[in-house]
This record gives sequence, structure tokens and C-alpha cells, in this order.
Amino acid sequence: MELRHLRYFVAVAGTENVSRAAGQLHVSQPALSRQIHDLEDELQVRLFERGAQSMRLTGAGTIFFREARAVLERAAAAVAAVRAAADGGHTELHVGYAPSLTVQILPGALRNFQREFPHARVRLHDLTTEEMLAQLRAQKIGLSLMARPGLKLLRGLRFTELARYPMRLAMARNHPLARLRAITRAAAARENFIAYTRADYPEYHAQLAAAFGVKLRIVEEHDSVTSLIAAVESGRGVALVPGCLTCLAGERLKLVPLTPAPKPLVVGAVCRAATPVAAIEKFILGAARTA
Amino acid sequence: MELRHLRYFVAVAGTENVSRAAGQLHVSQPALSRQIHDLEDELQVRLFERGAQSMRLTGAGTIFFREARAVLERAAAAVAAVRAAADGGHTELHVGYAPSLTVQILPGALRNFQREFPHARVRLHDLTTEEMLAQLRAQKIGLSLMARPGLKLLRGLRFTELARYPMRLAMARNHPLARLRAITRAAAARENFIAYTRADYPEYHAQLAAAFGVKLRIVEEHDSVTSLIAAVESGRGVALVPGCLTCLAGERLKLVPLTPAPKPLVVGAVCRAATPVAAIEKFILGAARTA
DNA sequence: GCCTCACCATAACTTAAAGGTATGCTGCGG
DNA sequence: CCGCAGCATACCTTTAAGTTATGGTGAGGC
Repeated sequence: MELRHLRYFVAVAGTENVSRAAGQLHVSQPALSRQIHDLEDELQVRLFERGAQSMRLTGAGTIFFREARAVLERAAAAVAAVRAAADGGHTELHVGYAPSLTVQILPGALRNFQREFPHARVRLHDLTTEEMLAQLRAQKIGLSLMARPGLKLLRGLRFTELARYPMRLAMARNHPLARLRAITRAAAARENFIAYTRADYPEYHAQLAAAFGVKLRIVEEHDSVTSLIAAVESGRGVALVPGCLTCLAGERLKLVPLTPAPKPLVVGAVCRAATPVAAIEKFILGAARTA
Repeated sequence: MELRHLRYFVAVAGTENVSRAAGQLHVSQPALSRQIHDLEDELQVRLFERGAQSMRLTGAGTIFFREARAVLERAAAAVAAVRAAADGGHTELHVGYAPSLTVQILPGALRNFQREFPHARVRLHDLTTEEMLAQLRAQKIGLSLMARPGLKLLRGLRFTELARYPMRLAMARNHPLARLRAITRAAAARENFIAYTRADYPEYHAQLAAAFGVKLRIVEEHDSVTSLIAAVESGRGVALVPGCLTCLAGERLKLVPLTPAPKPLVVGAVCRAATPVAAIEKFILGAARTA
């Protein structure tokens, strides 16, 4: 029996669903299925009731669920203790991030990371895409959380996908289109658009072009997500935004799906390609676990 | 990090010696060495001070030693708990054994086994070699601890070596040869011999013949180790016995090495070749850990 | 009642990692 | 100064975890 078996078991027991758990763990469903069977074989105990539709814990499984979590917790504590003892923790990790895109990822990632490196210090830097890439190369920051940059911008860097969000059309709640379940690209393209500043976010404009194909009427440009939200809320226009903005502006704006759906926005972590630094790897892994 | 890393680390930390620990764990020294390095890499903490001659724990290593043992203990408890919950423990395991050969193995093996299968019931059966093999085939017993039988006797069975003992010449403490550091085979062959009964222990007689090559003067035969010890102690003759008898009769007899040394006695576990029963596998593994 | 969808299991194959053998390096004791 | 003890390194083998493809089964919709 290895810790892997416990991690896998806890994930399956938690979701009561092998496929979903496999997704969370970033392994394939059959691989996970087999590990669970291996565990049951080794313990000689059936841990799950299998309906074709559901996995429910047996009595013994419920016991083992509690026990397994305790073991994993103890193991995490062991790692934390030895790290604390070893270096007092003068590791300092600089992380660049795009606030609006990482609201759903960052909190969990930080929590996971601090549990493993309790004495490490994480410094967050709110930067534009361009700044992040430059500072990564200059070793000013260790990694950054951002939308996936173009391939040529990634030379010597490495991108790890953490989440993808469908693109939505944001508008004031009293906007005429706000009552629709979906909006065609053509209809959307006739609206007044509010965008990010072209100088700071050239990639955003590329995405706008890709989504609509035609020349849009861009009536305003802003350099921060808060200004953009405020502008849209005031009714001066609509904006193309990723779905993850819901939890940031869901109260103030209406986010409507487009049809046909444009390419989703891929958000992830970027670090130098040759990165043997365990702290950075762990941060990314921890982030992946929350996503 | 996996439980394997912790098990390996605990073994090395306990012995402060990679080679010795490797022996205990039944893996090769380089394999173990590498796993320890992997663990240090992953933790990003040096756990050992390496002298070319010694491995001593660092401060952090000492902490982790305590922590790692706690994790392993917690994991064992988890397994024990789920087993107890699952089956109430109507597993009953019948074990044949040769008492004199297994004194050093059996207690630890039983302890290890009961920790993993707290509700299992082990029934011990003191049997001759022949009886054990017969009852194994008849499924009367699940496994037996004994000297290695000849290959043809093992058809359909599987032997796992657990220990090997050098053969010694046993004699009364006041025997003329008792003051020697070693005895030549030729000198020994001139003594009066006390043996096990040929009917019950044909293998023992085969071994006597192999050790000395010549016809011996066998003055007595006994069917149990206690009678044999008593007879030798009384001074009526000498006997060829495995070194493990020291801890059984060390006070009463003198055990002297032979030169050149005969083949050592190999003691191990025998079970049916096709044995998917986890309890039996675990018993053998647990026994191997103590040997 | 049958079709489809959601989900788990099985099979066949690939790949990553643990294990083994052989050998080199280093410091200590005679 | 040589030999021994003991860890590291290099290279290869074997095990087992992982992947993709596919089959089987019960639940829910029309």
C-alpha cells in the first residue's frame, strides 16, 4: 500500500464517482479504477458498493475513508515539520498574476502551497502579460498565472494549463440583450464594445478579432478589470470576457453565452522551462489540484 | 512521496547504514541509496550527513525520523481498523512449523501478522516435514515454516527463504572437543552421534551423509529436539545441529563450528504455489521482515 | 420499450520508475 | 601503502502505473 492508493481512494470516496475523481487527480479513469481495485485486493476488503451508476462507500469503506484522510494529513504534517526544521523558510517565491483570471485558482493554490512550505513567503505581483514574460526571463519572478500566451512568446518558458473558461458577452443587467439565453456573434458584433487598452493587452485584441472576425466599434479602452466592469455596468457598451468573471462581477453585470461559442480562454502557469526548483513545481501542482 | 520512501528512510535512519538496511528490506544497496536521494530531493532537505563511512541523521533528519514513524504507524492502524471493521476476523490461518528451527523467526512473524490482521486467528501445528507437506497439499494448513525440502518434494508448492544457519557440532559442555574453536569434519566423524529418527526425518540423515561423507556411528535416535538436547547434554554423543539452536540450548550445550563448513541449513516458508490469499502472503512478508 | 447517456470494467499497449548488477570512489585501519 | 567497508554512479531489466480504445450495464427520456 502506498500513499497514492490513499490519495486516490480519498478522491473517489469524496466524489463517489471514479471519472470525476480521475479528472481531479489528472489521471485517466481506468488507471484510477485499477488502483482502487488493487487497494481493495490488498486490504481484502470491499470499500465500495458498485452500482453501474454510482460508487457508494461500504461500512468498512467509511471507516477507511476517515483513516486514510488521517494518514494523509499526518504525512503532510511530517513534510511540513521537516521543511520548517530544515530552512526556517527563507525561500521567497515571487508570483506574477492576472487578478481577474485567477480569482478561482489563486486562493486554493496559495493554501495548498503554504501547507507544504509553511515557512516560505509568497509575493504576489499584479502585472500585464508582457511584464510577466519579461520578468520571468529576468528571473525577477519564479512563475506567473495568466492566459496562455502565443507559442512564440513562450520560447524557453513552459506553460501548464490550469483551467479554461468559455468567453461570454458582458453587459449591464438592463441591457436589451440581457434577457437572451445566448447571443449570435453577428448580433453581438453590432454593439458598442468596451475593451482593454491595446497597448497593454495586445492579445486581448487578437482574441476579439478572432471571436468576431469583423471590425468592431470599440468605444472605450480601460487598463484594469475594475474600470472595465464599471464601464460596462454603466451601460456604455458590452465586453467580451471569460466566464470566470461571474464570481467577480456576477451581481453587477449579466454574462451571456455566445453562439457559436468562440474558443475558450485557457489559463495556466508559466515558468522557465528548466526549473528544478521544487517550490515552483509544487506551487503549480497545488494550483492544478484546486482547478 | 510514497510510504515506500518513509519505510526505506526509517530503515536507514535506524541502522545508520544503507547496506544493512538494504538487507533488511530485501532490496539492493544502490536501489535503496537512490530512493533516499529521491526523498531528499523531493523534500529539498538533506536528511543525512554522509561520511564515506557513515550515515548520520541531520537535525532535520531526526525530526523526520520521528514524523515518518508516526505516519507509518498511522497507516498500519488504518489498515488494522478497516480489516477489523470488515470481517470481524473469521479468517483462520493454520501454520505448520518446526519448533527448533523457527524459534528466531516465529515470534516476530506472529507479531507482524497480528498487527495487520488483528482479528485473524493463527493456529500453530508442530509437525514433521513430511506431515507438513502432506497437509499443505490437503489444504489442512495454509503455510509451514521449515527447512527447505528437496526440489521434487516441492512440486506445486513454493518455498520462500527466511533465514540460513551454519551447521554446528553440539556436545556436552565438558566434552573433550568443547574447548576447540573449530572441529574438522574428519575428527567429528569419529565421535558417537545422536540423531533424529530416520523414519520421521529422512532429510536430516541425508544432510548428515552430505556433511561427513562417511558412515557415522549413530548411537541413538530421537523424535524431538528436546530429547536430542537432553541426550547430548548427558554426554552420550554429539549431534549435527543448526546454529539457531544456540538460543534454545546455549546454556546446556556447546556448539562448535565445523571446518570446512558444511552447507548451511536454509529455513523458510512453504505454501501452495497458487496462493492468492493475502493473509498468507502477508504472513510470509512479515516473517521475512523479522529474519 | 427502446434508445441514449453516464459510468465503471476490461484489454492491449506504452511509459515511467523501481530494482538489479557491476564498478568506481573515498576514507580508515593495519 | 594496501585492503576493506561503505556509499555513489552507470547501465540495464523488470515491474507496475498510466493511456487509449472498447465493451457492458443500469437509469432516464421520449
